[in-house]
Amino acid sequence: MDRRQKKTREAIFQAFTSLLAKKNYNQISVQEIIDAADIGRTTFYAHFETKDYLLKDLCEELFGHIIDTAMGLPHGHYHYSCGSTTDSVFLHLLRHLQENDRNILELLTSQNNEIFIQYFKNNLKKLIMTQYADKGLLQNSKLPEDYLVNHISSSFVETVSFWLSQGMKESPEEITEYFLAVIEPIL
Amino acid sequence: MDRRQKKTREAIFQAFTSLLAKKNYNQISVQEIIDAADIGRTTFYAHFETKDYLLKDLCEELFGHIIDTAMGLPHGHYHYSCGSTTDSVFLHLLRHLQENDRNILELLTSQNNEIFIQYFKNNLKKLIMTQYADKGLLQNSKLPEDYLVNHISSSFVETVSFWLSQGMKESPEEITEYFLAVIEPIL
DNA sequence: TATGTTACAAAACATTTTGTTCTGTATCAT
DNA sequence: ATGATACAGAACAAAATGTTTTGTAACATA
Repeated sequence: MDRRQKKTREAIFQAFTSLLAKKNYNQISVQEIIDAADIGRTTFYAHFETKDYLLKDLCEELFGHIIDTAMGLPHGHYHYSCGSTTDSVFLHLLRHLQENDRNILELLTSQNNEIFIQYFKNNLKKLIMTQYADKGLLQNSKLPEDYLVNHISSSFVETVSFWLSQGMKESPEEITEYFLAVIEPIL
Repeated sequence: MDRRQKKTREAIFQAFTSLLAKKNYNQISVQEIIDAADIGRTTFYAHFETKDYLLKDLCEELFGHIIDTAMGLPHGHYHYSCGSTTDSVFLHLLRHLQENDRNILELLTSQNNEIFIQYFKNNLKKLIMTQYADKGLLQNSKLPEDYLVNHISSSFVETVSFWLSQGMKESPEEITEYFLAVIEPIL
């Protein structure tokens, strides 16, 4: 991609992110983003059709990246009762979040975090499907597979949300155990 | 409340609801709501400061009502393993939703349903606290109580969301069992 | 290094949206 | 019957949206 495009795209993302840390999505105007990113009006519209598409692109890049790196991991499925959570993909995700790559934490703790939570969850579903569903691990239950995939995904995202709302005082290992404690018993 | 106020408020809610069934929240302008409700511009702003407050008021009335009637119910906590789900508050909630009071289903199945899901969940937390937390039913677990309250609430709301996305082909009883199957084992 | 291409800035523009203010009228409770 | 209140309608300023045009700087490639 053209170096200039990349720079403005990044400037817009950065401006948008820092605005989102301050105020609600609906209260942010395209003009404010343009001013904060210090770009021309035409440039913004050359990159994004609307503010909604900007949000969509940002989230897909952000959560898509996190999930994709997690999918690339050598993963085994470790049972809670074994006591070993060190190799869980979920633990890896929590550690990745802790690094606050691209200020993702600012978004997930913003006033409007439901929007991002939603994107997070939808991307996570793909991961869950490769981790559980594709291996037939969800077929023992009497519950529909897509119901379980959704349940696991949303439960993890809610767990992350809980963690952040508490100021991340627990360790990733503890949080992983919280999560596995509500998921493992039903599998 | 004044009869006139009630009528316009209802007209606005109705117009807003039917618009939400057609397009995204962000793409609906106040002007469209005014036109659809067939009221004066001043009237709208006399009732609601912004579109966001309109959303907030609508949701609180809608979900607040559903939850409040459920809270007024004589409730016992029936264990899944007993096989009896007929008296569950959750079953009552599902039946209430099925009646489609005030077109709530249109909102919960709209493109933007995440917004309403969010309000639904937050109102549901109050109910969960009276159903479980206040009775000390969540203290046996090693998990924090507020973590569990959130987990149960979001799990139920996600269950409802799943139900609606599938076209509500399952019975409220079946859906209640789905839900209890993922919740009861962890209590 | 020269060249055609692409991304950008700046300004101007029409249009829409927002939120307020005013005046007059109909409806309300009493 | 009367005073209070909710409403409609119009007019308004300000801001936001989305597009068009023109000129310039950065780019990739030969």
